[in-house]
Amino acid sequence: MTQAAADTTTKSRAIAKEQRRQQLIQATINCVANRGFSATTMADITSEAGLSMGIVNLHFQSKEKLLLETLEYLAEEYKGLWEKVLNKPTASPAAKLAALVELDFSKAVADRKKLAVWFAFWGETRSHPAYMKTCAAYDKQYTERETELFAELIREGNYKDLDAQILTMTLDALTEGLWLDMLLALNNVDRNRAKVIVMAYLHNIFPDHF
Amino acid sequence: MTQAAADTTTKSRAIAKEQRRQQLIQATINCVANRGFSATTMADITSEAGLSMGIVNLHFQSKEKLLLETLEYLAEEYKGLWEKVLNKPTASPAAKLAALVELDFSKAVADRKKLAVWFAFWGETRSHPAYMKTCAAYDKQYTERETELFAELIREGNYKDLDAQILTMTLDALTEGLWLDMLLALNNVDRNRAKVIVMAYLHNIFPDHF
Amino acid sequence: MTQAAADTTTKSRAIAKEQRRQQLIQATINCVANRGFSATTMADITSEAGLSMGIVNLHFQSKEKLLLETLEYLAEEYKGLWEKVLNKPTASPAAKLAALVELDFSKAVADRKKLAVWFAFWGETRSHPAYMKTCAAYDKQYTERETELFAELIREGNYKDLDAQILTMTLDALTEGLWLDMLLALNNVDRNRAKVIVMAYLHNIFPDHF
Amino acid sequence: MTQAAADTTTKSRAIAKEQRRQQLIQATINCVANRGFSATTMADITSEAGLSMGIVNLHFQSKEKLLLETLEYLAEEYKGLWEKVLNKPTASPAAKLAALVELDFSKAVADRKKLAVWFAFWGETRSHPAYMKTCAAYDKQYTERETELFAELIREGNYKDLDAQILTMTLDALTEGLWLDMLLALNNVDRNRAKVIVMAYLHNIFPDHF
DNA sequence: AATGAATGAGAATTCATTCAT
DNA sequence: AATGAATGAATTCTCATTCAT
Repeated sequence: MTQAAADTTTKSRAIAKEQRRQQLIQATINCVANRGFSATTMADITSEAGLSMGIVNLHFQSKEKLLLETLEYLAEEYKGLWEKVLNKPTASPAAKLAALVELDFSKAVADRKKLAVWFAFWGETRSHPAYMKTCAAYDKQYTERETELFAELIREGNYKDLDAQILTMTLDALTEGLWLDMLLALNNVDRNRAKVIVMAYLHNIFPDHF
Repeated sequence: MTQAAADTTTKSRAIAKEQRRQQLIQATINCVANRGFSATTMADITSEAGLSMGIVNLHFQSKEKLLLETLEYLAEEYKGLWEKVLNKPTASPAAKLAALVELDFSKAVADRKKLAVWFAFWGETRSHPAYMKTCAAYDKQYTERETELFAELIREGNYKDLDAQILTMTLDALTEGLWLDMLLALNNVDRNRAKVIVMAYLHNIFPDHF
Repeated sequence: MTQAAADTTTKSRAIAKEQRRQQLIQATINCVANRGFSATTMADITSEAGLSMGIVNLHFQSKEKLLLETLEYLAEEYKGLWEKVLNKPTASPAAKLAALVELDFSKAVADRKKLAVWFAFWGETRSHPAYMKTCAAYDKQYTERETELFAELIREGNYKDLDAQILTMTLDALTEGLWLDMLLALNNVDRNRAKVIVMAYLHNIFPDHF
Repeated sequence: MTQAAADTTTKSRAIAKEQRRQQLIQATINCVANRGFSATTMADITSEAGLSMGIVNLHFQSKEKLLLETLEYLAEEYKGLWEKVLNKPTASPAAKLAALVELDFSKAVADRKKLAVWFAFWGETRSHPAYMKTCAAYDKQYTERETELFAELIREGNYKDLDAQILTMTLDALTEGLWLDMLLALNNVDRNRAKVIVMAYLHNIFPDHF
């Protein structure tokens, strides 16, 4: 084989490898969503992916690592989405916050399948320090940016007696709680009602901006 | 044996039986909190309870039933607590709502061990219809009473443009989201900060009452 | 159940437990002898023992521990045999040494099945520190006693230029080498020829005693 | 391409092929020595050789054949060494026997890594007839020559009551037993002490020759 | 009612071998 | 000739459940 051909092979193999990993992560998401965390077996995952049993250990070493990388994939995906929102150069802080709310209850994010997976991981977090660490790290990045937006908005609007951090915590908790209600199909919450609730909250705090 | 003695025996046996069940449920709560849902085995539970391996099938038929009864125990326990709050005859709606917030972030409820168990169940809910049903049923009872309180408060305070159902959904979501943050140790939320956040929200909506 | 009955149960259970362990160790010896170390599976062992697959992990935690305990059993068994020989109070050192040779090539010890197991372990020793340690510990006990016998014999017989330690090493090496030849069916060695060879060696060194 | 060039290519290919085989056999020896027989995988071997996973099946068809060829390589290598010793035309039988002893405890032969591999194979011999056959065949060639030497020596020295076959068996067993002790690090045997022991034995039998 | 040894189906993981490139 | 991703049977280990005591 020529060197050029070998390089091509190496490159195409690297691509194939990454595709396999993606395939397995997607299959994991589907399985955890449908069967739950504790009932998801490697056989389920590989069969969902249409691949053979041994493949997970080839690409991820162990089930535990596949699960962790799945969580990281979800976190990274979410991060990609909110970064896109925040990087809109012209948008005002209020517009960005509104767009974040829009994102949090968009089809891509507040999809019941995906929420099921998030809550599956959160439910196991207490006993899986690695999950905890990943969640905390990604959350920190998000809330820091969010807090800056609130701070800017407070400054701009000349609001008194408002604490950007408290607002961040409140908005985040509200969002997460609504996700839980959506997952549990509680209170007839759907994506639209949830959005209304959050916007109502923001309107109450910043009547001129939302 | 006299009939009376037999009755006493029967009764004490019933008590002993109930004690065993309690013992196992408590052990289940501890194990799920410490090891997580998926890593909790019957051997863990029975050893935590200081009992023999076979005992669960004697008292609960199966692991699945023990788990479900554990969820029901938690739900029932929580219900007992909020009913006690709501049954205070003299208290105003606002006082009752404040007391509910106090309860939700009290040591008894917002204890990390217990939150871990709640979220463990919630994380498995999607794939366990029985858990879902139980959660929904208990939640319905709670939110109905809560909505009544908000409705009363709105009437009393002559508030305009407020929807008791929306308020209920908001308050509940906020509470659940804060619980999640406490579980994940996010945003430095502790019981006191959480209470402050919720009370700030209520103050914003009902400035004269909170 | 009465306390006495409970005690009986406990005791009989302890006996049963020890019996099971013995049963599994014997099955392991048979399997390693017949299939070799690397081809022996847990399924082979449990089926040879006529028991279920899960039983090994119940009694030994893991395959590795079962294997180690099997080695320890063999070492302990051999120790029991040579101790019986050495504890004959009236016998002279030469008589004891002769009896040890007799033992080493008796049906009980120089049985091809057992030799196969010994060499299987010895073959894995380099990469299993635990096996090494066990072998060394048991060997040390044996050679110390053997060296004492040779020392006594040298003193008694007033032999010059003989080193008890060298003699021990020689006799042991000779014995082990003959075992290997028996295992590999080399040189037409059988138990009797082997004994003759060893006795010839001893006769050469101590012409008046063997 | 000219016929000559083609021949050269064919020849160099044959050489390359043989080199690959050697590379893999050496890697096998290293792996078996370090990890033991049962823990050595094809992946270990190919990675130790710095080659790709599929290569063994290309050159040896199967793991089993690679293992057998490794044993044959060891046996052949040893044979080459003792033949060189025996082919010294001027040496006396006693000198040749002494040289064999020297060889058996030389760095090249009594090296712990190599002993580990020999004993690994011997430990599996009982259940691998092919290993057994190979060992027996090579051993036969060796012992025949050795027996001749002893016979010559007996004749020359006019020794009475000595059996060349018995002497061969004894010397071989002694050597093998000392190898085992070296492998197991028993009795503080090292190459020099071992040599002394064997020479002492020979001196005892043939006081005028060793 | 309680025990805990035993079961065996099912889980994760390993690894020799294959085969498209 | 060489590669290494992929396979899937085989292996170890787990664990809910059973049942004799």
